[in-house]
Amino acid sequence: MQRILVVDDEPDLLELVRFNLTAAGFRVDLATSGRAALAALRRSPPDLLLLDLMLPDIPGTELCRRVRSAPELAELPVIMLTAKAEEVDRIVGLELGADDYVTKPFSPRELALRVKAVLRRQATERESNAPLEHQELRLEPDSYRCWLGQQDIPLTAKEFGLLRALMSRPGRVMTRDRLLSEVWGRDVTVTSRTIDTHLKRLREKLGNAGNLIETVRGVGYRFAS
Amino acid sequence: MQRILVVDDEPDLLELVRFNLTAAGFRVDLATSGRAALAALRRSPPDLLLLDLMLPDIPGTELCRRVRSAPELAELPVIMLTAKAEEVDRIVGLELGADDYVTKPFSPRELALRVKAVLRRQATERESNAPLEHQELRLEPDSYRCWLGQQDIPLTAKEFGLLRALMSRPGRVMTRDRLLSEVWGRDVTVTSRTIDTHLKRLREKLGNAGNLIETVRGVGYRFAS
DNA sequence: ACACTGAGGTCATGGGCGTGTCACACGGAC
DNA sequence: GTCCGTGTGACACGCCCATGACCTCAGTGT
Repeated sequence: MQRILVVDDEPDLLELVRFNLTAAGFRVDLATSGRAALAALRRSPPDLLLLDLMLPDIPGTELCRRVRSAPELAELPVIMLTAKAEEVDRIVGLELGADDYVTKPFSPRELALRVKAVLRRQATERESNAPLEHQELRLEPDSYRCWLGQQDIPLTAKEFGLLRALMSRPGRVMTRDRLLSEVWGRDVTVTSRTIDTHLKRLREKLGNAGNLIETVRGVGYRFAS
Repeated sequence: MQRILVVDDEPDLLELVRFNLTAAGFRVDLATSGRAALAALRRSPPDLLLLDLMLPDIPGTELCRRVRSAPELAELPVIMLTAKAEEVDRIVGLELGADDYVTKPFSPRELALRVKAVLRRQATERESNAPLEHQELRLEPDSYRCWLGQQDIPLTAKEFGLLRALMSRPGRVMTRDRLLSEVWGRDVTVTSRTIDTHLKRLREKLGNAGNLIETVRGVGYRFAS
């Protein structure tokens, strides 16, 4: 079960949030001050931080910044609670680094939706950076490296993009259009030959493992599942 | 490129939104009234609808309801623009069926983030190409694979399309015309023999399971229910 | 019961289309 | 300049597809 730490100084609101997020299937921890929140974060980092902008001791903005600058918490999703819609720009933007915000008063349903949305988004992002492996073949999106057993396979940007697109959905057929929009970006027009050629080079470099990329005639390509 | 229809009666705001969403990689169409919006929606449905709550003729809420109740537009994602944070509950809830909302004033960056988030969410939902099964026969639209028990049956694109069309409506007769437009695409003219021949090969490959495809003389074909 | 009719099954065949492959041009990085 | 990554046109090849001819068979009328 995913854990959420809620930080606010209003007990009523805390209970409301706890009740609803619990009903939505989360485990909810509470903190009524910035100090308490920091302590809780150090003790056991939650999966998401729900943070009021106004706290008795430390400003929520400051707390958010600290979380972002702490290496072990930098990835922690943060949703800000605020009474003022005007502050939204600063909150969501890069300045503070919050992932989303909710303005008071908010509906419990909306809050739960936001929480789930942020968690879902983070899950997909995390997924997209995870190393992709299949048998001897290993692709590291972080370092842009490809390994075949112990051997380092140098790939070009397009080759890497193609392989990542294919390996990220093993067994699933990727149409040429899909590959184009995913690797080349939308509204880019290149010939169908282009994909073929890059795939040829990719298969070449992969040697035997090149067979893992199957051609589905008339449809697209598929990475062996 | 994904298209967004923006409906608002303030020209300045429209231009601001257009500029920023265009910069974010979307194609943006504009409408300044509910009537104009409805006409545009009928003419060429966009990928997302950005809708002000306050319009000169039809209330945004009403427009949103109409979109939801129209079968061909029911899946269209809608984001509402509103000046009043208080109305948020009704908007996001089931009552109206909007997918998200943005309160004015909003930052362009935030708007773009919301738009992308909603589109991403919809994309993942649409991807649910559930496998089609009947007894030993299993068809996987994602991977373009067909299984008969443990055995992998290689199908060509047309054969696969035919089988999917038939299996997706078990028990229902599919006319030749229907199969043509579904598998071959509209405005394609091929002989009636063509379908017969493909079906023959399909039945051949399926062996005993080929009997699951029944001929309904004078009408079309039907997959056993 | 019989023949007729027309829809669908079967088959062989030609060609078109999708893909693999290669060579080369282009352009940016160094 | 050279090298590398990239995109493209040309060409080959083979599968798949569409087609017409012929066959089979079910439905129908007499």
